[in-house]
Amino acid sequence: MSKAGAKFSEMKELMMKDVEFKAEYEKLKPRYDVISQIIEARTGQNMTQEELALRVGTKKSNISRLESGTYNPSLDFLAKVARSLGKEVQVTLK
Amino acid sequence: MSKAGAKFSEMKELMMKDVEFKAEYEKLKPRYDVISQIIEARTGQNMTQEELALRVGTKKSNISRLESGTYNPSLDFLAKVARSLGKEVQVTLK
DNA sequence: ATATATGTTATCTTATATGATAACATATGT
DNA sequence: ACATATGTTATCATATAAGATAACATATAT
Repeated sequence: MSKAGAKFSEMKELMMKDVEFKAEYEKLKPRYDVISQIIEARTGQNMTQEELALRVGTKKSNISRLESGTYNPSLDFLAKVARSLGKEVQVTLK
Repeated sequence: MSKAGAKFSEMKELMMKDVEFKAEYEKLKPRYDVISQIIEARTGQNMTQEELALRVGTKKSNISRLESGTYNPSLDFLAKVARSLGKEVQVTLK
């Protein structure tokens, strides 16, 4: 295989990885989107994770876990958190 | 207790139930909202539950269960279903 | 230096979401 | 009457969300 070929296949590999990355990003986008809104709403109200946890009826560690984006939250949980922030979740298919 | 009093307490009980009902409805509203959008999108494309299940990578019974509103779906699952319908989920706190 | 407030991370437990299969109901067409 | 397509429901197994507790990091204040 020529160097150019090698470079190309390497490039393709990188591109493939990029495609995978994009696909992964697209998959996680709704999660990150809602989480940033939650963090923004909470900090914008000068509310601590502990206070939010209290309102939601859970513990601050669980709010931290939610905000860290390390897992896949349920709709009910998102709705509870939103309401505890004085907001409503609105899910739209577009 | 007078009949009027009885009626009132009955009424209050009904009202309380109504309040509970409203609270329950508010809690479930995001779920029902997204489910109706899913059903609308699917039927609007003349797609069967089985075809949607195939695209999502699951079974028709699971799509039926989702559309029945009997459980609390995860954000990832909603996102997968939306994408299989050619849409994106958009979650907004408002 | 100590205490307090805030957030993070790890771990355990319990409840439940999700996948799969099968049986069933119902309608429609042959 | 039988077959096929579509959706529903029950049930089981497995993965994981979500609750709780504790230990830790970091900053800030006393």
